[in-house]
Amino acid sequence: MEKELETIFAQQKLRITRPRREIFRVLQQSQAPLSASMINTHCTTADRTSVYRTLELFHRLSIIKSVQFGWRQRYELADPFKIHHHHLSCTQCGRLIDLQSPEIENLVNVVASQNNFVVTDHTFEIRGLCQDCR
Amino acid sequence: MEKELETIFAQQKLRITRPRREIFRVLQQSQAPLSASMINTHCTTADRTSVYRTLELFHRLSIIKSVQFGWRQRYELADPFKIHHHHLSCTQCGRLIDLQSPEIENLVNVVASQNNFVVTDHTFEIRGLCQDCR
DNA sequence: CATCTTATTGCAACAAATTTGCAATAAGAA
DNA sequence: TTCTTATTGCAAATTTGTTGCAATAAGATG
Ligand SMILES: [Mn+2]
Ligand SMILES: [Mn+2]
Ligand SMILES: [Zn+2]
Ligand SMILES: [Zn+2]
Repeated sequence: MEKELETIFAQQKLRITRPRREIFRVLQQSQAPLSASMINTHCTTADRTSVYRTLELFHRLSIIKSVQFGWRQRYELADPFKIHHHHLSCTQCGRLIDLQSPEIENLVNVVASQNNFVVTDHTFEIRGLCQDCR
Repeated sequence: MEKELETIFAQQKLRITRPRREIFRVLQQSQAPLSASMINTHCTTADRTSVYRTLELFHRLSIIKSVQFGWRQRYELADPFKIHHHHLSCTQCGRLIDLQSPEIENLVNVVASQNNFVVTDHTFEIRGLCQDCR
């Protein structure tokens, strides 16, 4: 995956720097999606400003995607860097269950082509109460 | 719908006030989801603080739901006040296409029960390029 | 309609989150 | 190693969201 990063950056004038590496690693090592400030505290070298700038860059390059986490926004690695999946999220205890569903992926394509849309990304999330909290 | 609001508020000590009415109307008249600050600027009387407080209240009462819009968070009326739907959103021109899909609704229930989840809410969004921008 | 209770508001003051300008730094090409 | 310039860190400015509290006004009551 480190190699993939290089490939993406190599093409046009983008540089693989220390902050970018660190932020990527933080995201990579995390199970759950992280907020900007969580990423910031997990970074020992990268500056707060760099976190924001890097997140925006990563998002533009589709390296990460933002997911709605409760009332706020969090980030996690996107498709090429993590197996594509969606979330069931418990609004009570915060528990996150990863979900893979061919049906959804299929539906995305069907719906998109029906609307003459070129898909670059999609989100699907179920919120509710988990087994333990119901 | 104004009547529905009353019904909800009447039950327990909640009052229908000017700011609340205004914010509800702003949301109601908007095609696309709005951010807190957009709502704020659309309100002539309601104060910024009231916007936040009302948004939280409305959310607690399931009058609105928050949707992921591009990079940030926005709000729109929820099911009883607007027909349940999802979005195809063009990352180029910002165009939003409403989508209703029985398949998705069905899938939500199937997946949830498979995971012993009680669904309270769900989101589905397709991002990409619209007909005009592709 | 006048009165009374108290939920709700606006405002000012805070606190947190995000953005911006710019000189110093360091990728990475040559 | 040298050179170009993308990127960083830092400080300052904005923007966004929160909190305490006295003033206001729903709406219940008579
Ligand atoms: Mn996940
Ligand atoms: Mn819509
Ligand atoms: Zn739970
Ligand atoms: Zn478009």
